[in-house]
Amino acid sequence: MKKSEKTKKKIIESAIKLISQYGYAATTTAQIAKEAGISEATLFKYFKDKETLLREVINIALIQIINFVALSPLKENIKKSKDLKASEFLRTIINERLELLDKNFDLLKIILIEIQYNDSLKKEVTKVMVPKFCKTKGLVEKILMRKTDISKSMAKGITRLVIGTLLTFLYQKYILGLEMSNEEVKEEIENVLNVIKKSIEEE
Amino acid sequence: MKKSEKTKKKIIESAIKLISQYGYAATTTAQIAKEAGISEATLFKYFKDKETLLREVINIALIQIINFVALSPLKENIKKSKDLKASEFLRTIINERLELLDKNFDLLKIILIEIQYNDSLKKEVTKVMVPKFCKTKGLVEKILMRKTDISKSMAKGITRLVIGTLLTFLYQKYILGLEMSNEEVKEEIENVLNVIKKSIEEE
Amino acid sequence: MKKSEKTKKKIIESAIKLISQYGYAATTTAQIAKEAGISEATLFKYFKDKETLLREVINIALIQIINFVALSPLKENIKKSKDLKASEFLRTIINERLELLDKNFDLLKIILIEIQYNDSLKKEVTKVMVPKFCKTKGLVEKILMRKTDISKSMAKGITRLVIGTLLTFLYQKYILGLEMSNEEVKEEIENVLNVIKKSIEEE
Amino acid sequence: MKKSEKTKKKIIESAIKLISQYGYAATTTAQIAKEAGISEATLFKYFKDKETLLREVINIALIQIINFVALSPLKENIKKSKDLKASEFLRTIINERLELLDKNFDLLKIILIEIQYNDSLKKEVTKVMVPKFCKTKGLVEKILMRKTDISKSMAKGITRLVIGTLLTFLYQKYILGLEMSNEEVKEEIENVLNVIKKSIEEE
DNA sequence: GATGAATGAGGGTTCATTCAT
DNA sequence: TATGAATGAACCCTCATTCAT
Repeated sequence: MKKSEKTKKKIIESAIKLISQYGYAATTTAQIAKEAGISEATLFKYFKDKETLLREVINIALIQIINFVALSPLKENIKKSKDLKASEFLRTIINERLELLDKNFDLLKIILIEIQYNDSLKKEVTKVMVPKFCKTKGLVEKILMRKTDISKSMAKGITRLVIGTLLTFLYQKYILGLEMSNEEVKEEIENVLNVIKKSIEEE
Repeated sequence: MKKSEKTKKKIIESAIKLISQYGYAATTTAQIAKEAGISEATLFKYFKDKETLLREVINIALIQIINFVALSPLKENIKKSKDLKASEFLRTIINERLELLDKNFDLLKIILIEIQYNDSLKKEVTKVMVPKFCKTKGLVEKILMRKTDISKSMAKGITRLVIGTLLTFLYQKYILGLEMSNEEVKEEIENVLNVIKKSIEEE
Repeated sequence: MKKSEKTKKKIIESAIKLISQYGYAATTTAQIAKEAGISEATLFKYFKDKETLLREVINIALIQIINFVALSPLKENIKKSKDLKASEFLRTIINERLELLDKNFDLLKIILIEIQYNDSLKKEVTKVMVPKFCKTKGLVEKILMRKTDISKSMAKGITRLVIGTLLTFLYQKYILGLEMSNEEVKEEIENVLNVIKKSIEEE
Repeated sequence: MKKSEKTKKKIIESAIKLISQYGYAATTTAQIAKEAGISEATLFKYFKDKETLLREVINIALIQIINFVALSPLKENIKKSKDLKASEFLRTIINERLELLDKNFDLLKIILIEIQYNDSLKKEVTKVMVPKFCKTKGLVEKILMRKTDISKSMAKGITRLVIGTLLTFLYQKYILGLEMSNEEVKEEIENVLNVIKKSIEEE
């Protein structure tokens, strides 16, 4: 990697770290430059203003999240999951999604919070994320229907419940900061899966 | 109401409006004062600094949310719901909760975002909210078990699914800004309830 | 004393206390009002502005200092000192002056410092104090010459040395905050008086 | 000298000028910046806050005063004064000290006034100045005893009188603003020296 | 006569941004 | 290219002062 690319990467990493910690408005360009080990003047050579840096961060976040959180691994799942029961398929999805959220939470946090305060950002983000998200959602629904003989609306309901479950864990851990042991998380997931299993008469 | 009380109320209302719109760090005391129709000097007569104003807002938000969102109306529900089927009870809960979230979203948004950036605030908020929340959750579980003959862990799973569903709607509408028609919301809720109904063999 | 006079007195006392402690510029009208147990609005009913209050304080300080520090007790001394030796006369003067400085230091401090920053004040103060001071000085010189047979210029030298001695103690104690025990002070005074005694061949 | 050093020096000089003229509390950072020909923002790049700037000024003042006022030139005096009579030695000291006070009065004034209002500053200053001062005082006493055959306590008395004399001139000229002609000053010094000469039977 | 309530003007301080080197 | 140096604009906050009650 060229030196200038390295510097740019360093700036973005620093920005991600600090913005996710303090929020965009409360993070200063001085802090970011210091964290990146460069001068403020240099920072502005790479990004014409603070807003541009934010957008770059958001872009990277979007790419990261879309590629890694939403889609790619799902494809793997689908192949691997050919012989799985529906509930096992969902368990795999939930667990993997949780793991991915874990690894990318800084980025996700920045996106979710900063789009609140920046309408053009919000439009951009939703324009990109929502279709990807819906596509993934549709895929899960289709697989569910293939694995069971439930109706479309049931499949939609279950998918929504899975999303809700993921969101709930996200909130508990990252927003409220409530730590749960792996055991507890597992138990809660099983509770949820039990409900779903019952509903699809899997057992 | 005394004049000074009116002024204080006006300041707090303005703060809530602007902070929920722009975030605490990006909201200036000048903006708040202007919105409240007073001078900045007056604002600082009422609140010794910006941080104190935020805490007052958070306090009010906590009281509001705890009293109105979490508990009170639930009690009403329980009385009224004596003869309701489990699924009908859950539908009522979901709808009322959604309505309450709707009415109090500004405050909720401020709490959820600002505790990210202020540890002492986070501790304060979680110390107050989490127990109340768990209590409510436990209540719902108990009622569910009374109305059906499901196990404790099933009840827990269902309750969690309900919470997840609420969170998902919250996210879609307020965080992502995806407007849904009432029809769509109703349909989605029915999908979810159908899954749950199946799981408790209600029909 | 009428209530309004009492209030005025209370304000001035509070002002003296606070201004001598923090300086005029750093003392706020809010502090003074609080210390006096009244509202700021009331303070401005008694003194049209902060500067006016300072001038009143200075006036009072001048009167107090001139009457009590500079002249009055000196007259007592002179009567009482008819039969004292010159050195004993000087010792009495030094001791009494030190005591008076002790009791009035707050006021003196305000005068000495604040005239630095306010030319019209300085003119006023010097116009009043300097003549009084010179008169007292002349008086001491005359008495010295009466009690000994030294020349005018010697008398002037001795008086100046006495003033210098007082100033030195003033500085040590109040400006530099160096506490000395009574013993030490006495010893130092005796050292000084010994020099003077030698010079007038008193022994 | 580097540009940044120049700027820093300019700021400090401006601060000294203005603080000695108006006092610390009444001097604004805007004034200092303007006097230094820079923006306020630049001032705060060099000194993290107003208080820090004051301390730097005080530090410089302490160094200046200790090196140039208290000690260094005294050593020169001592060498040069080997063959001087005691009174001539004292005259030299007084005159040189007066000259040095003259050149450094701004700094001295700031120290003497501002330590009144800042306890930690007072401690710092007295901790540094007092020992140096006492050392110098002791030196003068020793020289006096070498040049004459007076007792220790006489030497102490004379030294104290010299200090008092300096203080008196300091007060008259700088605090009260009473200008004296060189003639008058000389005469007054001679008066004082005459008293001392008599006391040590120099003539 | 006293005060609760309000504020314009200004204070110290920080910020994103620029530019000469 | 990278940065040392600088800054206008804005921020949070305080102050002496006013005025209706």
